[in-house]
Order: sequence, then structure tokens, then C-alpha cells
Amino acid sequence: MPKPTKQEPERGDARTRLLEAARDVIRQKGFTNTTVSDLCQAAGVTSGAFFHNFKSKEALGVAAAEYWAETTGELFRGAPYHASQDPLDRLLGYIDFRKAIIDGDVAEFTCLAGTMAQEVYDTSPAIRDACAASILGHAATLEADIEEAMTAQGIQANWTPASLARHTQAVLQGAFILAKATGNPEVARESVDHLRRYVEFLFSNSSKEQRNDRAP
Amino acid sequence: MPKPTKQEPERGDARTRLLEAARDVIRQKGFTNTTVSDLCQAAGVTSGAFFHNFKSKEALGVAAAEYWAETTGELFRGAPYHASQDPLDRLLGYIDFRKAIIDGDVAEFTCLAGTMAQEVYDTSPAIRDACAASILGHAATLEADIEEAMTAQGIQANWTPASLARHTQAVLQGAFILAKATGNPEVARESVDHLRRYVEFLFSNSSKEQRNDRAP
DNA sequence: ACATACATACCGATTACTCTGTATATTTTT
DNA sequence: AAAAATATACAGAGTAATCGGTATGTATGT
Repeated sequence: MPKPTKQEPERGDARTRLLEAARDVIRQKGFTNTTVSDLCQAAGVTSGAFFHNFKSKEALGVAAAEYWAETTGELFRGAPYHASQDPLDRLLGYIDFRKAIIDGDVAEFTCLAGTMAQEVYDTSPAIRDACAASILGHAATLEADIEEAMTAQGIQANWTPASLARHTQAVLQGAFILAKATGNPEVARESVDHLRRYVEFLFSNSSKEQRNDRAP
Repeated sequence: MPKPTKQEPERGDARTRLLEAARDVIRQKGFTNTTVSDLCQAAGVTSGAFFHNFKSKEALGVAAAEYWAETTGELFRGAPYHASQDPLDRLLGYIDFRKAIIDGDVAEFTCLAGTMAQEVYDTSPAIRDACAASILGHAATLEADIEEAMTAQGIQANWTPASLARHTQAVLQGAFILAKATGNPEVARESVDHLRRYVEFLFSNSSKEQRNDRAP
């Protein structure tokens, strides 16, 4: 909820600066291990500004997840892979795009929502729900292309577009964990390669007729 | 919690009880949000016992990851899927086994190493390394069967057994995150289904000859 | 006798949060 | 239009509670 005030925002108002700080610091240190003071320092504001904008640290967590959903939503909406005419190309283009942005510092390419959800799923339902909305909302943006690709190739499977969409997110989230554990982005990219190969298999013509012969 | 002041192992000594408590509580509340007092309460010991057995909370985290690697190692070593003659059956049996144990409370089937690694990868290198050893050590136990299955079917791929082994762990870790975010184990099982289907594709005869025609 | 394996009381540091003050913007009153 | 009143957006000092860790005492096995 942006405020329509005309006060001098300089480099962005304190609220946005705190949300950006949360995005960066929490991905590095985790939610619980990030202190309000950490966030204020990173944002260049005082604790007075913090609690003026957020009624609690948990409220900031919720707002950070929502901010994450908004900003990443814009990033993917503006990504080039949407230009393809073929829905399968768009889906594979999405996967390639996800792989391409796995680079540099671990905290820079990992997912804030996945990080927070895993950490506070049991202790903060509000944050968990906001993170779930971010992850599942993003997954839902893939369903249309998946469904189009299925009908275009006449694929009748015992899996749903929604299920495959969620699976892509599971692979990415898991790839991030391996990258964190090993400190090596390459292991994450490898998993994305496997995901791409899987999607190719699912939509390859040679495998179309053998889709229903076995229940997993 | 009335304690028998007599020094008796009862249900195991304080160290083991604390490691079991860590395994259960940290998977629920996360590492940072779990206090030493939480662990002592869950283990039925005092903080004196805690710091007698572990020189710090971080040291307990490392020991908990190692304990996790040991106990889960035994669990999988004794699992029935090793009985199969065919290496591919053993691999698919492993995946089925992983799916089967995704049930009940989220904290009961998720991975302590993945949880801790994601949370403290940047703030506690010691814990991160112990978690990485647990995850990668477990992944390594799959490599032999994967390699056997590849040679048995004459598969020459541009992916390695180690890479596929790590990918299985990535899928599982990501599935756990989705389960935590949604509170629903079924979404995790769905991802394991996709993983199984992928492995079937990789080792299906019809796809064998098309393995090298494209770089991912 | 000595080390081990705890129990208990305690402590300094940290943390999320509160309270009060203040400069500026906006609205209301005169 | 000027003045007064009110609201906003912080700054900054302060606090109660909590946390990881320590110091010391004690029972027990060797």
C-alpha cells in the first residue's frame, strides 16, 4: 500500500528501503537471525522508522514476502521468453531464464519466500501464508503455457499443469538449498538442467503415446 | 518434569537425548529460533548438561547434523529396496521409499540438514559444512546404482551419476519447502512422482538413442 | 583421589519493542 | 490568506525480557 504523501522521498521512503534491506539481509542471515537493528542499519533508518512503518518484525516479514511477490512478478512478466509463439518454447524459455539468473552470490539468486517459509512455517503462520502465496502465485503463472503445450501435442497425462508448475518450483527451491550447502551455484544449475530434460521428455513426440501406461 | 536424581541413563544419556531433541525441535522451529532452553526442556535435562556435552549451541548444531547423517544413513541402509537385482529397480525403489515416508506431520518427514543449511549457510560455516556432508553423503549412496543402471542399458548421457543423485536430493528438499509452505504433504509427494517419471524417462529404452542430441 | 556427568544459580549482552520529542506537511478555522 | 490545529514520518533514548554462556556445587563411577 503506497502512501500518496508528498514528503521528500530522497532515495525512496523508509518503508521501501526497509523492504529492500529485508530482501537482501534475510536471504543472507535468515529471518530469525536478522535483527531489527540489522535491517535499520542496512536501510539507513532508525528503529523509530521501522516501527512506524511496521507494527512488528513479523509484520515486516509478511510485507517483505508480498514485496518479493510483486517485484519478482514484474521481473518475470517482463522477461523475454514470453515472446515465443510456441507454448512449450515459452515454458523451456522460462526454465532457461531461471537457470541464467543463477549466478553470483548465493544470497542474490535464491528465493526469499522459500527461505522464510522453511524457517518460520510453524512459528509464524502469517509469514508462511505470505510466502506460500508468493511461491504458488508464481507457479500459477506457468499453468497456462503448460496446458497449451499439452493440448497442442494432444498429451493426456496423469499429472496436471498445476502439479508440473509446482514441481518446477520445488526443483528450484531444492536447487537453492544445494547451492547454499555447497556454496556452489553450479549444482543448482545442474538440477535446472535435469528439470529441463524432464520437461523435454514430457513433451517429446516419441514419449507421447506412452504417457498413461503406468501409475507413478 | 521430576528428575530421578540418580545418575541413570534411563532412555539414553543426556547427549543423545539432546541430539534427538535437536532433531525434532529444530525441524519445527528452525535453528536460530530454537533456544538452548527449548532443547533442554525437550530432552529433560538442564542447561548444565547441555554445555557439558556441547561447547556451544553451534557445536550442537554440527553434532545434530552428524547425528542426522548417521541415523538416516542406517535407515536407508536397512530399507527393503536394496534387495532388488536390477539397479534401476533399486533406484526407483529408493524414490518410492522416499515418497512413502512423506506422511504425517511436516516436521517429522522433512530434512534437518536441509533446514539448517538453508538457515545458517552464511552465518555458521561449521553447521553448513556438516549439513552439506549429510546431504551429499546421502546422495553419493545412489551413484553406484545409477551408474550400474546406465551401463546395463548402455546409456551415454551428458549428465553424470553424481549429478542425477544430487538432483534427487534437490527435488526432495524443494518438495519439503512446498510442503512447509502449503502445510500439505501431498504437494511434496507429487514432486516425487515427477522425479520418478523423470528417472523412468532417462532409463526407458525408447529414449536411449536420443540421449545425446541436444545440450541442455 | 580423581575425573565424569550432570544440576543450579547467575550474568552480561542482545533483542524486539516503547515512549517521547521534533520537523514538516496537510487540513481546518478564522 | 494567515493562523491555528492536526497528522505524518521519522529520530533517538530507553526498557523489560530473553538468550547463550559461565561459575560453582555435587553425586557417582573408577
